[in-house]
Amino acid sequence: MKHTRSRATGRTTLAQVAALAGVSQITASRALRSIASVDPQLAARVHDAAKALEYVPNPAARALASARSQSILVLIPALSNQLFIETLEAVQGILRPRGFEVLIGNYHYCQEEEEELIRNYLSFQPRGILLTGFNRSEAATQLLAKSGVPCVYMMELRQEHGIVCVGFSQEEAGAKVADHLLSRGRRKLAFVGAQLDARVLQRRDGYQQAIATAGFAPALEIMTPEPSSVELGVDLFNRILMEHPEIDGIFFCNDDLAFGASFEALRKGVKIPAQISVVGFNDLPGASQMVPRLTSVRTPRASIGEQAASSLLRLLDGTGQDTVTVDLGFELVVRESS
Amino acid sequence: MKHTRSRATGRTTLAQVAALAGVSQITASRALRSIASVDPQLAARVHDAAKALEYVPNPAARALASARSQSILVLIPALSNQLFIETLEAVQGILRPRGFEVLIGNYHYCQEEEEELIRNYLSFQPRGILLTGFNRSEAATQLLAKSGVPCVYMMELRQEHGIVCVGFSQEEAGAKVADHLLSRGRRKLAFVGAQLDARVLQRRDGYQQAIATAGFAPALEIMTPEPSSVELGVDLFNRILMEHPEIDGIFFCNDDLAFGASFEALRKGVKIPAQISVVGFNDLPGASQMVPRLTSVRTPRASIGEQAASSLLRLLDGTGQDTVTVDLGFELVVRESS
DNA sequence: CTGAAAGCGCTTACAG
DNA sequence: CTGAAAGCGCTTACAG
Repeated sequence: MKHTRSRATGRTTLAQVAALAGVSQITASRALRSIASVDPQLAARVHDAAKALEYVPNPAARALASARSQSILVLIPALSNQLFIETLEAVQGILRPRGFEVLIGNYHYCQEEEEELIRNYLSFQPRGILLTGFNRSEAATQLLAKSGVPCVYMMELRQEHGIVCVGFSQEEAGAKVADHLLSRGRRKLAFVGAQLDARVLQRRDGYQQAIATAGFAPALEIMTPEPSSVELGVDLFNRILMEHPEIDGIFFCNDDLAFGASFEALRKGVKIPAQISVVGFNDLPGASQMVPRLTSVRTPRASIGEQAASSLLRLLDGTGQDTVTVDLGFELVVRESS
Repeated sequence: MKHTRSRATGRTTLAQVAALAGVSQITASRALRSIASVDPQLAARVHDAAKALEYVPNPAARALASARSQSILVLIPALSNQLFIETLEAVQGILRPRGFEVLIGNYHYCQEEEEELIRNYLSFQPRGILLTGFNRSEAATQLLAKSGVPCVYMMELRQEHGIVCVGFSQEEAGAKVADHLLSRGRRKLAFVGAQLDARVLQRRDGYQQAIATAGFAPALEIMTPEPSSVELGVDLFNRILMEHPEIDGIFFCNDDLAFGASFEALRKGVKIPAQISVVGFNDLPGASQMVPRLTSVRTPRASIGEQAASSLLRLLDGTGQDTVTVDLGFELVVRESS
């Protein structure tokens, strides 16, 4: 074998497929991308050849030549919250069958990390980006805008020109919980917020406003930047019992906190809801089996993922509007704990 | 401006960086990749130029030219189990700082899907692959072997030439649980397995063997391919109460099943551990707060992710051995439920 | 509808 | 240690 400067990888290339099909490389390219202008007979020959040679396109070459990839970036604040896993799964369920590669960027509720991820992944020339909420660094926002990559925002709603978002009103959800607790005759209400991301604050705002509208005042607010967890719920519940024994209703910003409170209540002999009503948020797996069964707000995270992905797809193929607000609502699921 | 056939993207390119630094493109390339052969002075000029121009390398061009990417694929069976999330986070914690892009492939405990993911992602020419366990389709195994991409296996152990794996002995863990239940005087033992992936079966085998070795026999085995969940735990626990009231100890293959059992026991007034001992597996978040606090096996999933990623890195830079078995062990955490 | 040529932005393989 | 040339495997931009 003659020594050459060849750097070929050994993989079948488009050129080989074209040769076997007896067409030019560019016709093979068009046929495989299902571009209409190719004669059906030729296209069929190309497809046969590709199959016979087990041809797999080289995404790097494709990306380099076309200056666009087949990947879509999804930016989520955490993987540790089941909530976002379900959103992610729904997103992948829509995008993968359509041939897109889903890149997952978990920024651990950290703006700097989100910015870094955006900077990094933008170099991959993603076709689109799915983002969580609107709260990010100025630099990140600029990067996104400058890139021109289509974006869809998940979880929160914002009616603004050029914004496509899919979610529900976190404020209304918070208000609904407040109204529910008040309707149960609870008047000494506590709000317990952890992580303190934008959505928790929005829920808190809606909750506070509803209490005010009803002519009452919140009794207690515990806000901690620590991540939400069962353990934290135990601690904060104990703190309330010790320091604020008058509290008769608690709205936990996430179910896992409420789970911890429920466990501790069982241990301490505190009766839920007789003594204290407890409401969680997100209706995570297990909430309905808790003792007592937990009242919570069921959030449409899977639908949000689906619809956000679909909206992005429409943006990409030009059939979508560039300003859309999809409100998927939420549902207060009243169980035994309130 | 003269009309050209230019297809440039507008991004700064290596050529521009090289021009500004006053060196050739290839020298700029070497400098940025920290290849030693470049004169430190020139290298510094290149880095300055890159910074000044905000140069970001084009991964597609790089991948095309070098026939290798900077991405590493991680294949996990589920995202819905907190276990794998922690492994994933640990993997990313090692690989991202080293400049690798982590591609996540979730195959939903489905061999066909895993095979499809491997086929797809192989076209991206990943530098390495992190896999979960050894149980996969023949075609998937072939694809991996043919590709020549370095692989590291997580979770299970197998001493075999050419295999690098990081995990713990699932059999030993199962045996440990059996011995523990027996040491508590339990003689009517039930094993409850869900999902029925390879690791669950290995735990079951170890557990059965330990019981036999101790001179006893298992009383009941419930095996269901359904995914593990709190709800399923409730149902299966009820089934045991109804159909096998003699059972005095249960080993649930995953904590969430044990969570469900604990809730149902509280509801039914079944005393754990007085009437039935309950042991879970994985020591998931919340296990220590359960009522009663759940005895479980703490698995080193984060360390597994870390060490697997590090082993892969060593394989890539040539400093690793191609046959390694890293046993990270496990810990039986005895709490109130047994 | 089809194709020859050029080009995407890098790195490899040589040569000096 | 440095560089000119070629090439990676595709798609774009033209032209017919």
